[in-house]
Amino acid sequence: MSRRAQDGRPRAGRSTIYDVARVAGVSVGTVSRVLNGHPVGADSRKAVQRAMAGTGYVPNQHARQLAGARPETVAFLHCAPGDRLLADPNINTLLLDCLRALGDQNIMMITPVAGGGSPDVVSQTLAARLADPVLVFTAPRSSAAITSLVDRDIPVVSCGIPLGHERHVSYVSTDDRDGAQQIVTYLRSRGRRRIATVTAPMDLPGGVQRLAGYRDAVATFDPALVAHGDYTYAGAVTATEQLLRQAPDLDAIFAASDLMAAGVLAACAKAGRRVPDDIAVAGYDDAALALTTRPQLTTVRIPWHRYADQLTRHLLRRIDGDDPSGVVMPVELIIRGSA
Amino acid sequence: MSRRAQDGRPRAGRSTIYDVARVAGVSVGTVSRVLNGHPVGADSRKAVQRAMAGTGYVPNQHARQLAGARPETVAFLHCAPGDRLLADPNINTLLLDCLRALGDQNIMMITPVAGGGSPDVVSQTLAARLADPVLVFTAPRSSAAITSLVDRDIPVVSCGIPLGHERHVSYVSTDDRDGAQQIVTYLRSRGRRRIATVTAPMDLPGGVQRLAGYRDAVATFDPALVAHGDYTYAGAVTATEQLLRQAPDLDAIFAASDLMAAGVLAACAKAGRRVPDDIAVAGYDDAALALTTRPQLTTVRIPWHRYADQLTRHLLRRIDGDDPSGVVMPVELIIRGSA
DNA sequence: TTGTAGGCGTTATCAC
DNA sequence: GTGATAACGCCTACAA
Repeated sequence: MSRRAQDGRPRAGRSTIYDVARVAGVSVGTVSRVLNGHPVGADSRKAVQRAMAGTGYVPNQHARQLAGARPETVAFLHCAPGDRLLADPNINTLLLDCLRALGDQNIMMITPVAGGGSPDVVSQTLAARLADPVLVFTAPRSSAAITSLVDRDIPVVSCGIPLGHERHVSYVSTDDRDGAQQIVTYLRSRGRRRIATVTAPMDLPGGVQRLAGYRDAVATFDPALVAHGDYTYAGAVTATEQLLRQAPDLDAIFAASDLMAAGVLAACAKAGRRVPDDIAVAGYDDAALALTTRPQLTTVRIPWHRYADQLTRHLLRRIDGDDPSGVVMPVELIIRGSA
Repeated sequence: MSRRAQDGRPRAGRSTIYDVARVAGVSVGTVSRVLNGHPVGADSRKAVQRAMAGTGYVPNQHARQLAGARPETVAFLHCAPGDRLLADPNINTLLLDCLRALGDQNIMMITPVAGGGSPDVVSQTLAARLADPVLVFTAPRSSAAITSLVDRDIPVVSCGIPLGHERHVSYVSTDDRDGAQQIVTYLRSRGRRRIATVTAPMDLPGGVQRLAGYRDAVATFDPALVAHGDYTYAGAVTATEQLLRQAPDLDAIFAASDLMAAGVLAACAKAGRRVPDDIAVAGYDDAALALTTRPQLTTVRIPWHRYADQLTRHLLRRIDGDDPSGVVMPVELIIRGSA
């Protein structure tokens, strides 16, 4: 009932492959072939193309998908509350790179527009509707969202290691542990002895792994030198104040992100500590703002372009039915003025 | 080829309605009925539900859609560059209201994630993939995006009158012309005689209609009293400066949006003109910031909740195959300190 | 190279 | 109420 017949006048659109075949004087098979770039006689091809233009033919995606065609859309799921992450120019670059690469394959990206519901609700809904692969950002440990996708056999590719789902979802990541270790080791090589850290949220991979690298590198682990951040500037300020209170003698702070490092810088300034003289400060990501702080941030560079490349590669693989796989890329120490 | 068979172990998911029917010991018809809430015997229903849970059945959207089921997703297309609009709390409310209402109907909203491509490219792509209705925001005059959707027989519902497409797309709007007329008439009633205006972009409905209302209400039309804004704060500041230069004797400024009115306020302050004593200032929208400016803005209130209600109503109608239709809602003058 | 026919997973229309 | 069975629009062997 829901599809009301159109009144009299001949409407455009809504023509099928059969219509095209008829006006082109060929079989549907041939039409399908030109549609998919399969070998077809030059004349038939031209006839079909003319017919398609004439009838205003637009392929029905649902039918294609049903018939087993390659998915043409990947869903993007951003688990972080708000769109904090998307404000980061680096992540933006990452996303744009992916978009471009996928576009070349004629694949588009969509995202659920989140309403009042929790991200999990959204993803459940998502899972129920699209059988396409899902690209996930900022997936927290054992995310219910991912579980529901995996349970439904929907291929998931995660940006960063999906804690608790390593076996079932593809991922591309960087060697956070090594990066943190490198930077803390560097701080030690510069004579710093009381090195503190402002962590990322501990339910995110950046939280656990960068802290692990920190522990690897420090001589002895002092809980008073650890404060938990939440990837925000304000959170880092608070964390730093706490650190300064707990361990007034600290001589270095490693923040698990550049944005947080900026917060650390601000807090140090407010506390009257000079950077890097009194306190060395290091960040992570080599985000754009690493260059705009005073002093500029010593940090760990993530290879964003390669990252995007790997992401699309994995996405495409999952589309082609491959099993989940992960890759961890090496990372590079960038030394600037802050440490 | 693209669907590689899964290895040995029994996988969950991907079970069909046939599987469910088999384990439930009923026909697919019955399964479909419980799926869609059609009348079914209590015992069969229970058996089916048990079977669905057991097999981890998830309906295939593509198949449903192909078979003519009601679409379960509407696409959201925001034509404005950047996400300027979404920063507006009112618009956000609008969107959330829609989301909630659609959610009640079990309909989700998705949006293409825009890459480097122009909005038109995005919408073309969109048009080629989804046959679902599209909700459009900020559609400029004769938008190519809308044309391509309409040409493909994809139902479009516009937020605001879609200039150049009035006959082919549904829309809900408010009586901008009347609102502008009301507010300018009010300004005149307060003794203002040289009333200027900062318009919205002239390719958007708010641009042409609010200016039309202004012209309706002023005694004589003086081009020197008109400056074009672009819905931004900064643009309004510039426009106001221009106005002040062109017509130093003006005694009132009607801005086509509250955000722009805030810019007008700032420019007036900078120019040393007192509001409302020297210059009366009026806005439009009754946005949240209308209450935070000094003085608070006299403005035109748009009934956001009713707006959202109408929007979903029209969306639902189009889903049910109804022809395009539009509605224009009345608007209310809100008098505060600025004029 | 091209046509034919079967199948993809649901919904809806029939009879029963 | 329930079970067959045609669509729905496309893809892809298979045959010619």
